Amino acid sequence: MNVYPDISYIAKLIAEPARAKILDCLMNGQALPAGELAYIAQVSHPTVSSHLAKLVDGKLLISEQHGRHRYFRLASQEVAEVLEKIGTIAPPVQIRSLRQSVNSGQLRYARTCYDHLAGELGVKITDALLDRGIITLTKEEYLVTEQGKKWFSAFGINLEEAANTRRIFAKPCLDWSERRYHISGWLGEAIAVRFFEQGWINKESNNRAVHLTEKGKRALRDEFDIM
Amino acid sequence: MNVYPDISYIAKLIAEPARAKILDCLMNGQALPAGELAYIAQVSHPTVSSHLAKLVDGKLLISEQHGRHRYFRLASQEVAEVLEKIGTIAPPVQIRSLRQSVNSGQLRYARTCYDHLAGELGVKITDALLDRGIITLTKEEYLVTEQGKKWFSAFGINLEEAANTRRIFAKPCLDWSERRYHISGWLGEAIAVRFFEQGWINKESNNRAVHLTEKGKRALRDEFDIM
DNA sequence: AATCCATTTAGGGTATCATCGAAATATGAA
DNA sequence: TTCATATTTCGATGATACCCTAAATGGATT
Repeated sequence: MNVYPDISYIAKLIAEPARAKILDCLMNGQALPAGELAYIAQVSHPTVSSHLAKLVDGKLLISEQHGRHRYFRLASQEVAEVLEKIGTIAPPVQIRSLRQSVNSGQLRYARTCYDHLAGELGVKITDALLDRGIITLTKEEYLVTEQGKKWFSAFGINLEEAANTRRIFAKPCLDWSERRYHISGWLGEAIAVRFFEQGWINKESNNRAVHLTEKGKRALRDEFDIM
Repeated sequence: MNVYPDISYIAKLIAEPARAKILDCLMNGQALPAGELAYIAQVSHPTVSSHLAKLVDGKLLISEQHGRHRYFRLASQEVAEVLEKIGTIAPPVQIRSLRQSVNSGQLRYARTCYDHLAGELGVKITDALLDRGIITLTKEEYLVTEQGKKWFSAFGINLEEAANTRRIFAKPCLDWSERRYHISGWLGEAIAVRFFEQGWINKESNNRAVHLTEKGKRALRDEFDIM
């Protein structure tokens, strides 16, 4: 493995606006068929097909055939992290409509990053868990404390299931809007799933924004002291 | 600030091979004049001038006029971090010569990332400092322990000078080869400077590789238990 | 003022690649 | 088998932007 990485190859894949739109809308970890991605990226089917082939070839996306549909998703959490990281130095995109402006505010407050929560909400939850000694940060990973194990059990997350996956348990992930770390990995996903299950948050399709429900607001205040 | 980042704009700047070469050779934090960058990127002066203008416009580089020379450097540590992060998912570049292969091995072992040490050496130093309780990792930053203050003083780093800068003290930075965190920020730079001063490491120009000297090998073994 | 050197501007050639319509393939449904 | 739907391949077109040479600018030196 005595080689160094070809950064411009990856950058070129992300540089094309239609491909960037595709990657962006898959950042929440969902899988979408080619036709839908063509609609989202505002290009024809042949064009999107060519873009998707390049993204798969470059290992940014993976695809699954389901019947006559072919579903595309991000190849890994790492890809999502790279896109978020580039966002930390990217200039703001031109805002053309009120809808875009509202959406951007929502994105900053809460969004999915691959399969876990990012934005202000993601960071606040992470901080709350750290402050209460439920998790701690070591070299590369968040660990659950003894006290934390009880807490997660009460919260409805069975930590033993993590052993059945090869996935990283819980590591810090940086996002562009807060420039702070939040929990990703198996635990990050488990927390997000639990939030959805309890009806504290819900999400729109074709959009990374996550909405906090009234029930969610109360729960955050009562259980996490997050206002 | 209700806006989201235009990722493809930044990606496009990095995507062009000549620009990628320019960015890469400035990753060690040095400033180089346009003429030298033209030579490194293997393009004519007018071409490099156009590339540099785009990079400055996109806030990836900043320039300083010195006489009739104009020196270019990375705009910030954050830019270097983004480039490193992209490297974590980029495919290996085609290796054409033995020299490239040797260089790539050296890069993996030790290199500068903006102004601090990265690669295996950077990670090992960070691990050693953590293991000995000289530093600890909190939410977003490394902190020096009480015991650590004495250690750094003996090592020749005056931590009080950090207060005079607006720079972040010490935060984790990820590199592509190890996929592990190492120390960046003010402390990361101070450590690297001290290593150079003591003749433990030295560097080549036009290249991010850092060489460990015989003296350095001994020092690492004796002072850090790093073999 | 005259000259030298580093860099930038101007202009034109060229290659790459995103784009789309039309046709082909592939899968599922009737 | 036939039809409908999803996606890809093919071929042609056009725009973008990278590249260079030649000329211009601007600072330093004599």
